[in-house]
Amino acid sequence: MQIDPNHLIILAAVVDEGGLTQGAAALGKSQPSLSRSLSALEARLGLPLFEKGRRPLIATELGAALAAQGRLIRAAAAEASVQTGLYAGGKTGAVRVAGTPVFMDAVIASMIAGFQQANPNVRIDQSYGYADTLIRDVQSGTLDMALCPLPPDAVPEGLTFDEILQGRNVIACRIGHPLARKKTLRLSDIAPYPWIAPPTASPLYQDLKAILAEIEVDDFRVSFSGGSISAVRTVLEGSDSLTILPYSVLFMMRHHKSLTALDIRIRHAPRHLGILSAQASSDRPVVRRFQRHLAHEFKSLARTITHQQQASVWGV
Amino acid sequence: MQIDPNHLIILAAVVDEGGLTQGAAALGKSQPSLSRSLSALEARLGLPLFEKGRRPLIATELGAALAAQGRLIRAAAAEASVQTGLYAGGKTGAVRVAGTPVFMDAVIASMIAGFQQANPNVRIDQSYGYADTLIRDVQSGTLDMALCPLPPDAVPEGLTFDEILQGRNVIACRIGHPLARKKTLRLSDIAPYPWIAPPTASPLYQDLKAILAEIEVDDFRVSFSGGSISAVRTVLEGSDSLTILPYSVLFMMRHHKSLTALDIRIRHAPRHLGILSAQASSDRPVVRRFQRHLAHEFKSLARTITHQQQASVWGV
DNA sequence: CCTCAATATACCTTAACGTTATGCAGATTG
DNA sequence: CAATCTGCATAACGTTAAGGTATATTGAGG
Repeated sequence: MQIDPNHLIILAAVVDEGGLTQGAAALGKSQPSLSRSLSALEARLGLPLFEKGRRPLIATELGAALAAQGRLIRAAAAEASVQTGLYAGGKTGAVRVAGTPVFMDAVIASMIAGFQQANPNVRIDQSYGYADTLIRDVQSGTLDMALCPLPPDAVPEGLTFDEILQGRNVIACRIGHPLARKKTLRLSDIAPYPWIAPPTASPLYQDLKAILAEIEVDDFRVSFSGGSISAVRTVLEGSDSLTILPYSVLFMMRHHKSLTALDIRIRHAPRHLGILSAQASSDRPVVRRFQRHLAHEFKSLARTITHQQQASVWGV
Repeated sequence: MQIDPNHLIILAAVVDEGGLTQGAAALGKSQPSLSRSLSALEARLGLPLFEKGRRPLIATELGAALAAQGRLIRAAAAEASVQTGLYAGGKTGAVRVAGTPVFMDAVIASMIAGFQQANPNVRIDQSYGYADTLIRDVQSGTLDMALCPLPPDAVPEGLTFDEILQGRNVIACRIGHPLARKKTLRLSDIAPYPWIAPPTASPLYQDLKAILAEIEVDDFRVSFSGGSISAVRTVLEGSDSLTILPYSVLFMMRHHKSLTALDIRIRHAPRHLGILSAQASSDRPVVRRFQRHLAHEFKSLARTITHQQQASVWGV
């Protein structure tokens, strides 16, 4: 016996509202429409849904039972509408985002926290990676967006790269480091100190090699490698090691007052931190929404950085 | 956003079956039909339900979310069909039945038990009453059926009375009763013994009065009154009291071997035990089914009674 | 008995559904 | 890499069913 869900919805409305007229009003239809629909349903079932010859139109046992199912259907349809609304508004769904480890942990994580506070039904699937794999995954659709530094001319075809910060790296050390006090620094001054090495695949590693080549040190001493930003920070704080970090990462840790940057400008190819995404990815409301959130957060971060630099309170 | 439940059902089928073609087969429709329905839904929502340009037709997050609702709707519609089937087959619903107390307890209760064993989803709402109130309640639709003795000419207009047993009453006593041994009994023999009186409203009470009038006893001694069949039986078993009971009630208690009937024929107006029901009540499948069950049970009960009487194993 | 309110019916219009035939594109295989 | 195959989308057309307005009908209550 095939039953049209719409008929069950109508039945539920009529039973719940207590009459054809009220039910019609509740559903935004006309009374004769409901009358006919229910008659059709009764005819199809071959069984009465309402007691006959009763004016307040009282449901039979069967009518009541089917009305219960109609209520479920109505609720499901309403829930579907709600889900659609949330989805369209970017309030639900999943975002797959990746980026360079240090940057994700030190900068993006807190932005994700803020987003999730406002959007508890959005799931963020985060992972780590470097430029080449990130590009590949964004292109293949495995990732919705990636956060990484990229040279301006290295943006692959078909991808969008929204710049969010200058990709400047600095040499970081603990605040009490011998070099931190010196006003004028030469590259050769840093030669004696051991290094915390970034992962080989990281662009930071290239920058580190460039620095050391500049001061003509071939076999630099690596005291620690392979750790996340948390481990790096701990080691940095407890030793005279140096490392190379994105300026923004160091900036985000300013409140701990434990690390600082040496006053040495590192030369490297010009690049920006940015959000890499497929051009067609904007059809996912959540993704767009999260991307806007990040862009907004970075804009205010950039403002804060500029302000701080002008105030010279926390100094590079 | 108004969403057609049928579209959600289609969506669920396509997602679950893994394609338009399979989904169409599952729903018994054609593939183009589903294609168009889903296109219409996407257009209405303004959001894609499936990843575009994908051959195995994979659902988007929204598509999956709405498919879940579609599954609920499909389940509810299926449940409605099941309910309808059960209802039409008389396997579910409620039956409101009433009858004279002694008869309901001693005879009908075990028949109800058998019915419920086979039809656990049918609810039996039983109550007690005598002819006049039973007739009124059946006529008003408060009762679906009533079981009581009725003279053939007393069947009210608009009601059906299906006879199921002869309405013969007998004088009952314990097996060890002094009168039970006597082969030939006269009405005057019973005069000395105290009576257990049926409720005044009961037809049994009239019969009792008739008997006593026949033996010209005006003020008979009532030792007990107002009890249910259970209480009456207990008192009867433990004393030399007499009472008047429908023969069928006594018959149902034959296995206890504690009560018997005196060999005296009570004269009363001819009447039958029967099922009283409104003529229009047959539109309730459960009622019809239960009524058939009772009729069947009584037919076999009548056979058993006849058989027993011929065998003279248990005497009247 | 009469009136009122609520439901059923009549009739019409329109939109949605279903089917067949066919075009098109992603996948697969050699 | 090309050819083919499978599966989805589109078109055209007929049918069904839903919705609306106007109106008849029928219980319920005074």
